[in-house]
Amino acid sequence: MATAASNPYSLLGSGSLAHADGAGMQQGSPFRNPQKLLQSEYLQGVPGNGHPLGHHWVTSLSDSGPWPSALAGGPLEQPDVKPGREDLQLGAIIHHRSPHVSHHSPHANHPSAWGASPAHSASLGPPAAAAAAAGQPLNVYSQAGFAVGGMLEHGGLTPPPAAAQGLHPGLRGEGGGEHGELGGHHCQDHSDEETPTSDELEQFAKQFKQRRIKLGFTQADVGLALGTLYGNVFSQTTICRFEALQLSFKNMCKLKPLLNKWLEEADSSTGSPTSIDKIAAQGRKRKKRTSIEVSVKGVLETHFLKCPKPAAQEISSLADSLQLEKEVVRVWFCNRRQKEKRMTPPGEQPQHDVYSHGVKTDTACHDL
DNA sequence: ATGCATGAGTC
DNA sequence: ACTCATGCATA
Repeated sequence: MATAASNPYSLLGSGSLAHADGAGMQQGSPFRNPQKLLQSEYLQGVPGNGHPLGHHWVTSLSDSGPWPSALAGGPLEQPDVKPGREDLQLGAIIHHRSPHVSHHSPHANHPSAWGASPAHSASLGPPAAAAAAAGQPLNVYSQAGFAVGGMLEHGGLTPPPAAAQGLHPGLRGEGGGEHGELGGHHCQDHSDEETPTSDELEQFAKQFKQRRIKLGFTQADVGLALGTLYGNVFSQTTICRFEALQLSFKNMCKLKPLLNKWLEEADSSTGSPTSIDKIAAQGRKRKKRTSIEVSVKGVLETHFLKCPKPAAQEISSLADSLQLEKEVVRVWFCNRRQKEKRMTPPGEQPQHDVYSHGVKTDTACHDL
């Protein structure tokens, strides 16, 4: 019990144990048997160096429209065992020699573009679920016709020895059909970075993964390639989440163009030997990942169902009773909420509607 | 593939 | 202090 609760940045931590998920939200690993984690120090090997990351492109998207709660967050099952295919994982910070960001979206950001009420999160009373739950959040029929005028002279791709040229279907976005815009926007501008429908994104993601694999690239490869190509590095995690549609709608829309370009680059450049120069400099004392025990997770989950947005004091008491840091509990709730907003893979939807309590959840729920 | 974490931007 | 985008570390 109790991981490094007292010392977040300590060099030594008590051996945590019994970490088995499956509280009702995730169980991706078939081998979720309790096994202790060794808490070794996580020195990144960086002496007196702690410069923050210097890469973060400007995100102009100010949309704040999450996915309808109706189809957000939930237990997804993927009992596949695939423990073997990850090697290049170095927290390297690449410095793109291109000081300019390749972001040129004039607008393309409209809240409630897909049939959701502008009310974001649970700040407001009327949850978006009510309106969105009606059906598919079909919106503008963006034709998603994204094509690069030309390819770059250099390819940041480094095709592994398994690169194969697969035929490209060429289809990617098909019209969503109708568009239900409640806000009365005029976002039917079909240019490059449009607001695709959820269906389009879903298909694109699927196709992307398919081709990526066919070309012999890993998710990590793509992430790095995006960095060297356009100056925006992404981790395997992000690529993975994109393919699995586990990002927010807005985020998906933002990444799609990039990945689309990469796809074209990848399959057009049969083998462009490009040097991927990147400096491996990492200096960030990241807190060791806290393993929350199943039992504790169960408690948190229960609380979450009752009150997704507990007050600070409530978090404190909860953290106290669970013998966890307040920060850990706070973060847990944040992540839990965020999970609810993700695009849930088609198939299963959670039944519990946390936002349908018909009341504001921002205020304290109750007991302390 | 996903849990816990960080940080920028907001409210 | 929350949301949101993103990723390290881990199962």
